[in-house]
Amino acid sequence: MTYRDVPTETMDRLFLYMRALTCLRREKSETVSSSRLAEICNVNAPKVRKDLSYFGEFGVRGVGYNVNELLDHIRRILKLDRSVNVALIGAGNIGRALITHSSFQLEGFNISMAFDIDREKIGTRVGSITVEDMMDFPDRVEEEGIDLAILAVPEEVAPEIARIIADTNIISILSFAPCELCMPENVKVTCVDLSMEMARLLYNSRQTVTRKKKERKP
Amino acid sequence: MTYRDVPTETMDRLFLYMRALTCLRREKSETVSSSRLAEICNVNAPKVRKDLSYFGEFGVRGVGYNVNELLDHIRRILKLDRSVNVALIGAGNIGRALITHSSFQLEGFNISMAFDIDREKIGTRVGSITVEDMMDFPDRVEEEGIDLAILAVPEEVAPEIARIIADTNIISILSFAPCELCMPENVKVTCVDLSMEMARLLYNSRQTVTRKKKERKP
DNA sequence: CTTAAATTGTGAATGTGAACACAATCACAT
DNA sequence: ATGTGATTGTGTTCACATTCACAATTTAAG
Repeated sequence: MTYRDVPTETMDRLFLYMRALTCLRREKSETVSSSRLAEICNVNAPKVRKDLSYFGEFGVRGVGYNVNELLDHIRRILKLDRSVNVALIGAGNIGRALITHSSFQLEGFNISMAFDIDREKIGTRVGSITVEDMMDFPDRVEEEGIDLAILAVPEEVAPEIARIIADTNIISILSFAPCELCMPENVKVTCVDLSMEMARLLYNSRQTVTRKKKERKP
Repeated sequence: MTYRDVPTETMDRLFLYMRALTCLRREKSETVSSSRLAEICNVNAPKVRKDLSYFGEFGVRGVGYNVNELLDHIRRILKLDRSVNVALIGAGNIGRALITHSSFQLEGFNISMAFDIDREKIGTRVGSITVEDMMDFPDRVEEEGIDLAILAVPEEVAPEIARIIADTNIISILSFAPCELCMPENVKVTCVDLSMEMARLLYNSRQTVTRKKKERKP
C-alpha cells in the first residue's frame, strides 16, 4: 500500500509524530490531543489533525488519540512494524558510541553487526558485538539480511568502503563522512553533518527576536 | 542586516550550499556552475540560481560561481563569518567521539571546553581539552563567551543539566537526549535523533521505485 | 569582428501546502 | 435525556515556493 496523494511534508512529519508518541508511551500516557502532540513536535494542532486524517480517522472527538493505537498505525504506515537490521561499519569512537548508547537502539532498530578494515580492531568486542573483517561484509550482509548500513569511518577510507557497499544489495546508508559518496542511483545516502545542524541552530536562535516566528523544519 | 522577504526554504538550503562549497574548496575547485552545485545538494539548478539571487548577483554568466567568493558571501549571510565557541557537556562516548573526530570540528566551530558531573571524569583529558566540573559551567561559559552547548549526557540527567544551562545566556543547544527538554522560550534546542534519520532514510529507499522521484528536504 | 556555446538572472505561471473557521462527534454531569 | 465543554475532521481560502522559459551576458573560437 502506497499513499499517493499525501503531501511530502505530511509524510515527513509522521516521523516526528512517531518519536513523540514513543516518548508519550514511555511516560504511560493513554491518550493525547492534537494540541499536545503539536506542542511536542513544534507544529500546530490543525496541521497534526489534517496530517493524520490523510490516513484515516484515528481520533475520538472530544477525547483525542489513543497513544498506543496511533503509534501502531503510524509505524505501519511508515513500514516500521517489523524490526530493522543495521550493520555498523567502522568501530572507532563514533561507532562505539552508537552501539553503547541505548538511545540509538530505539524501537525496532538493532545494530547487530560491526565491521572494520583495521586488523587491530577485527575480533575485538564492542558491547555484545564482535567486530568482523570488512572483507566478509558482502557475504555476511546477505546471510543476516541487513537493511541498513551506518558508515562511521574516517573520510579518507569512505570511498573505498562505499565501493564495497555498492556491490551488495543494501540501498540505505547513514554516513558520518562529511563528503559526497559515489553511489548507484537507487542507493539513498543520508549524511549526518553535525556542523550543519549547529549552523542552522545558531542562525535560528539569533533570529528569534527580530524575525517573525516560523516553525522550523524537522 | 536581516533578510525579510527571503523564503524560509531558501534560507534552509543555504546551509546545504555552504557545505557543498566547503567540499569543493577542499578539492581546489575554482568555479562551480549552478547545475553542479545542484547535483551535489540534490536540488535542481534553477532553484540554486533563484536562491542565490535573493542576496545579490554572485555568478558570472557563461562561467559560473567562484567557489571561494560564494562561500564567503554565504557565510556572511548566515552570520558564520566569525568562529563559534562550543562547549561540550558530557564526556562519555559521544562526547569523546565529537572531540576526537576532526570532521565535526568543521570550519569555524571549535569545541573549546568540556564539562561533566561525574567526579571520575572531571580533570581527565579528552583530546586537548580538560574536562571541567559542571558546577563551574555558568561562570566559565560567561568567561569564555560560549555560543552553543552540545548536550551529550544520559537521558536521566538531561533535565538536571538543562536547568543549569537555562540560567546562563546560552540560547542554542544541540542535544543527543531523545526527549523534550524544558527550556525558556527563547532557547532553541535541536535534538539529534539518529533513529529518526534512519527511519526516514529507510522509508525513502523503499519508495524509490514505486514513487515519483521527489527531492528530499535537507 | 562575428558567431556559437555556456551559463546566470528573473518575471510569470503553476502547483502545493498551511491556516482557519466551523460542523460533527463524543464523554460526562445533572 | 439533554445540555455542555472538549476535541476531532475537513472544505475553502490564501500564501508561499517551485518551475520554466528566455533574455542577458560572458568566453572562446574561427
